[in-house]
Amino acid sequence: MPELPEVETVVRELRHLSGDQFDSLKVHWFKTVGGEEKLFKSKLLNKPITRVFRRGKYICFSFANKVILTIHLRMTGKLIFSLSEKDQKHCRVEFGLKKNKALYFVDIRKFGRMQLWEEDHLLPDLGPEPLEKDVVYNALLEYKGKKEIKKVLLDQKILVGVGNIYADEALFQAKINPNSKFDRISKKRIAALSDAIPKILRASINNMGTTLSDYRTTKNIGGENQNYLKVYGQTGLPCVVCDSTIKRLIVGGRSTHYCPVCQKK
DNA sequence: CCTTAGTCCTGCATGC
DNA sequence: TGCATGCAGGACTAAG
Repeated sequence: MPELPEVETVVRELRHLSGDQFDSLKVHWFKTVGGEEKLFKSKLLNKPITRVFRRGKYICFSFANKVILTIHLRMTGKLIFSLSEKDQKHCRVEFGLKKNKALYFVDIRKFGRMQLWEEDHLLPDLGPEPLEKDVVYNALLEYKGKKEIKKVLLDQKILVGVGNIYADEALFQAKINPNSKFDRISKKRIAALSDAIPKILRASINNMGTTLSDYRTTKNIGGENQNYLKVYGQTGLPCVVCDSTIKRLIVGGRSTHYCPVCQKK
């Protein structure tokens, strides 16, 4: 499932579209564009793309008319420049480009969403970016609730970009039990977590993201970071630190992986 | 204000 | 083999 490192990888591969423009738009699944096909066409077609960037887990295209298109890949979405026969079946939206090959949005589970925004009101409810240790630390200290730490990390209003995989990996690195209530965790541990999050995300960006099933870059290839996961999806395997067996539990309805010895409450 | 449950979706793994 | 069931989950909405 695409989280910050996966979206960042995709965005880096899309930056060259800056200066180009969409000259056609075909919508094959209306919900992907919130049923707004006509509006999308009127706002986007033949408008120069000025910038491609990322905000949290959203891919953002800025246009010369001050409109921003956001694309959220959710679980199985991908953006690719050529369609295999198998992908064709799941193609939800296609963008014709004036200077480049067409861009296809392929999404098996149809959870992915595109939205239009005015430049000055983009994604107002998102928390800060988590790539700097100090920013993460301050964002976490600002949270005054008592939820389980795993839920806090998944809350995009507190901090953006962290999803199920990197939440588990960061909590392992910081030796924090995913079920620990936020207000019961020491400042020292929160500092360790603030250190772990940017490091883990940056390492994954360097590995082109984590491919467990569906995530692909625009070249339709997987990332490599799945080879470096220490707890996510490692249930039943030995902990790389203490050799205990990695366990799985549910926190906030999400599958959660941890070492019961390294991450005691 | 809070937390929890339900919703959207399809492919794949599992069990009988 | 075939069919039914359940699970995966990010963000949003509704209910309590």
